[in-house]
Amino acid sequence: MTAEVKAVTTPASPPLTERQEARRRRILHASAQLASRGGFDAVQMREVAEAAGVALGTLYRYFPSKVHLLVATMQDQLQHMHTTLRKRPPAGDEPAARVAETLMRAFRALQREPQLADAMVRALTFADRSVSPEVDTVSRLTTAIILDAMGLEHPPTAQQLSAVRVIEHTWHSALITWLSGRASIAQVKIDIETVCRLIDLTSPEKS
Amino acid sequence: MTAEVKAVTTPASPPLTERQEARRRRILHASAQLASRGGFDAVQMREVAEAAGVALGTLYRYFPSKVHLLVATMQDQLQHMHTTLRKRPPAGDEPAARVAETLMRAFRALQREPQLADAMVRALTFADRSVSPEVDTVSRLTTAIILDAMGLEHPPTAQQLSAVRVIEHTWHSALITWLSGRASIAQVKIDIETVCRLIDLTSPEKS
DNA sequence: GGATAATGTAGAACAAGTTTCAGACTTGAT
DNA sequence: ATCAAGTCTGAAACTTGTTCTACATTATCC
Repeated sequence: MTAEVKAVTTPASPPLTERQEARRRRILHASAQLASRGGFDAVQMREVAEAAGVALGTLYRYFPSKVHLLVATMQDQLQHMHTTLRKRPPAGDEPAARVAETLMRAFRALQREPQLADAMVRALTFADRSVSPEVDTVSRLTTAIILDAMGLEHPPTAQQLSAVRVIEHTWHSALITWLSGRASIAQVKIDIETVCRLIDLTSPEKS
Repeated sequence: MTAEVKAVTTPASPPLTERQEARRRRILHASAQLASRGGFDAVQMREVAEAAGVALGTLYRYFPSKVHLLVATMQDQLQHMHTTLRKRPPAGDEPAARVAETLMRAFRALQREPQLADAMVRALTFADRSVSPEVDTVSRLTTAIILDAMGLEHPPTAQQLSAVRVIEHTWHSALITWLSGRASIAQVKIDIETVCRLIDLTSPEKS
């Protein structure tokens, strides 16, 4: 139906045992739980460890910093969102409209858990070089969601990829302004719709 | 020659005495100095206080948090940049080209002090609600720089302001990807040029 | 099944942002 | 000049992310 998108998952360096997988899952769950309550600040490493039933040292073995943990949490949530979004593809006629619709859907999902969104997005933009690989994974995941929404017949052109990059930039930055109370939901909507026009601009001619 | 832009400065709630103004200045200078050395992490409140010859408590009276301090540092630097940029206005024919040129000039300035850029930009995006007014000031300054570069004859339309917002989003987010080593300088250039096309898209028709 | 390396635990210790407090210094009004 | 209010200092205390250590548990390999 549409262009294929390769699975975007972690490279999974050393295979984890079952108990380890379970620990990892408990940690991510605790992280998301605490984040939903009070945002970035409420995710305190000691509390995450306790809630996950794991020693502090172990938590740090799995996730070498709070930012790593929250970025991994975001990966997790994004993966969910990607599959959810795929179930009901956007309805618009134009690629730009479909992308805007998809992002607004994602935005509404974030609005339901604004504190969680806060924790994840703040971690993402605060991440330094040591978290680059993980942040990159999140970025690829986001790109995949947008490309999916475009529903291209052919592989995207370089121009289209540039447009997608800019859309991602806008998406992240607009989220931040919303989370920090400097932009309304309506304003974010406008920004997303504005940037999505770039897609039309880079579409192969059509008439 | 071009549309007027109102001065964008801090509201300056209570007027400071001379000694206080001097203290504030020493603090900002120390902050920028330390940031230039080692980025965000190198700006340690105790060190800033010592370098500025001020007690820790005083530092916190002037700037209620590290993020406040760094955002104020950014205000300061942006103000410099704004006046510098105004001296040699961009040469392009189209507004889009002029904005892109201006932003690339700013980008090159940041490249000369990448650590300082790191500290300021990380603080900016990490800022929570308590810093909103200060972040807003930075945002207005950035908007002013971009509108200046557009060199409009008339006050900007709503569409143009939307485009400027998106450009700002892209600018900030692209900077972050560059600072965290996930995007090359060339890539940032492309992103800026890509988003600047939105300006042409929103120009009143011209032929 | 036992040696051994890797992983996990509990808890102390450390680092840097932030708060607090008692006392000294400025400032502004009278 | 003096008093009151506000400001600054120095130092300690507190919080939370991060690291370290000594020991227990688990996994792996022969």
